[in-house]
Amino acid sequence: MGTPIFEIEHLVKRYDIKVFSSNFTLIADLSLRVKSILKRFCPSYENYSIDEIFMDFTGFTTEKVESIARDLVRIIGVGLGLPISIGVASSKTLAKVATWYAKKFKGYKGVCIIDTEEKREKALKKIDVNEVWGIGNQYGYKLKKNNVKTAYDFTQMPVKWVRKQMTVVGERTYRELLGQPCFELEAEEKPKKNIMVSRSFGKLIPDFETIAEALSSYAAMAAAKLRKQRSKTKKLYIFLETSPFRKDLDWLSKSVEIKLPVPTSSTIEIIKYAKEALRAIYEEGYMFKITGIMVQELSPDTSAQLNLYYPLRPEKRKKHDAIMIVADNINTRFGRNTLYPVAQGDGKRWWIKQEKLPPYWSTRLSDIPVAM
DNA sequence: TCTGGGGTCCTAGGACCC
DNA sequence: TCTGGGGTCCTAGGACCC
Repeated sequence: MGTPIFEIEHLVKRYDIKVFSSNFTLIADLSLRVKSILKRFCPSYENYSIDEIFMDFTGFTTEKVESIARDLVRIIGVGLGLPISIGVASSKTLAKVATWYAKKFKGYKGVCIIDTEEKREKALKKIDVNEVWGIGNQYGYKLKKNNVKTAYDFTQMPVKWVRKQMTVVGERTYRELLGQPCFELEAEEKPKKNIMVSRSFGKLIPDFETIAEALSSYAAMAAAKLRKQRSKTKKLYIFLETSPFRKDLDWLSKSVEIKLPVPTSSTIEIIKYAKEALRAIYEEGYMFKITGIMVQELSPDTSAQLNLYYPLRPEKRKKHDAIMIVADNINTRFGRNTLYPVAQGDGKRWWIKQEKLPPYWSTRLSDIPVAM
């Protein structure tokens, strides 16, 4: 996991491993299909990530939940050809532990249920504390140093110690493992607080113009995402970096934030400011690897704020909004980038390499499903 | 040669106010 | 010599997740 392919070329050859570039359109579409089935079986759920969902079965008997879980594994397996794992427990963190067992050991046949104290303790004793949801590298290392090896060891530490070393976040994880739910099911889809678009270039790029094309394209994507969730942005964060791996080249990492005079979701406007920001941080003489934009301080796009000193008059602002609606409609109907700003160019000089892109088997070419 | 692209939450400390 | 106390807001940095 996370290993660049060129480092394991020998293994790929030896075992005839199939290699694919990532195709998020394909993954997102399959995710939608799986979840559209799962959702029908429980009253309430939380879309947690592209390949995970929390389902609430409060009020169901264990027998009933188990029977549903086994049905789901079969239905998704036969219907979509995808293996899924289901963990059942009284807290999210314990459910994730159960899922780990369901996935790891064939004997469970995709379903693991922690419904007694005995099973809880047994499960926690045989899982490395690093596998626990909420324990990452840093805490994992700290815990190991204190002789905490398993999830069970962790639950035997004094709560005060946990609070001091791992803040309230770690304490919640601790309590969840003890069977006290601290994380609620978040059924409501909340609008994002930040939206980021960035990509590494297909090759290193020295010149401003090409980088500006790439950044313009990411800015356009960010603006489109912004409009999709019906938000406007008040602050942009732009960054530009060389490759941290190329020790033979000069390294540079720069970023800048710009406050906007008035919240906007206009592609045209966001590109304009992004390019100004890029101009401010760009330096000649470096080989750059990645650039990106994050739109911050989002607000609902209903609030029409005015700024007397802002150069863009309200009439012009309305015109922008109208253009964006038309552009979004065209791109939704005919595929991404049917209509795009000239500023982003054709991408030939900077777009990521995707030599082994699997076909868009389940969608029309480049359609973007509404997912995640 | 080649090294992912997104997000969230919490805390500490400083600025500033009364 | 003594050097308030409490509140809010902001930012940077650190931790985590997929």
